[in-house]
Amino acid sequence: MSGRISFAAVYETLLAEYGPQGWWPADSPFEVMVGAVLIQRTQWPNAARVVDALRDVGLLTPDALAVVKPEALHDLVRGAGFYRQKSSRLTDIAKWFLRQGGQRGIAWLSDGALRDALLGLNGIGEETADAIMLYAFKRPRFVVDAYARRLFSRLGLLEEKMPRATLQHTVECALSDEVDLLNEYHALIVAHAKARCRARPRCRQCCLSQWCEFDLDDGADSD
DNA sequence: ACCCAGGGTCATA
DNA sequence: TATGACCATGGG
Repeated sequence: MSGRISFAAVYETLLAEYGPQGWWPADSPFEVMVGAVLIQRTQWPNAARVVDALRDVGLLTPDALAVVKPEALHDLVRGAGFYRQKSSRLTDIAKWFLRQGGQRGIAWLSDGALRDALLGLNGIGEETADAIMLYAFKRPRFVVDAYARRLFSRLGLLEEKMPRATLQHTVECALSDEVDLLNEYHALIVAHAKARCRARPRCRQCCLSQWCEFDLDDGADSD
């Protein structure tokens, strides 16, 4: 892959380098929501262990989670950090899920209505809301996280601290509204960030080095 | 011992 | 609007 840089070209390059990521690893939309809250400010293996623990005790369904007290989840959630906040966030989400009439009820909501509803929940900000929209409910959203912001700014595609809505709009307009593409794009950006500093610590070995604006000899990280 | 991780909320200016 | 403090555990 080579040629002029674009959001699509970066996507194709990452896909060629890392392959399809197949996100989100979950068996149901509700499980995606649980994982999306648990992953906040931690790493996936930690969140995944908690998800497994919840499943083991039968608490990975909205019906079960909605009727337990947050305090009853503390020991189970501890491994994902911020366990007091996350425990109550999980029970809040379960109650909301049931109130909406479950997966089938939520499917009737427009993209805008769903996003507003998610943002109204405690513990769900813009990034988590978009991740849930995309990975749980298959709505076309480009998920803006710190990795995407850093990557695109280092490639000279965007300003460093552009407002997230502007960044999101720019990327979405440059691509298409295909859910599968947006799904892979966010996952690939995360995969690229994770691979950095281990296998490819320097720009000259990075799959995107042809577009990197950084001086290849100054010790900067890849991207 | 130190730093970061697939954030969000709240208080303050 | 925009910072800063705070939340907390696990792994490098």
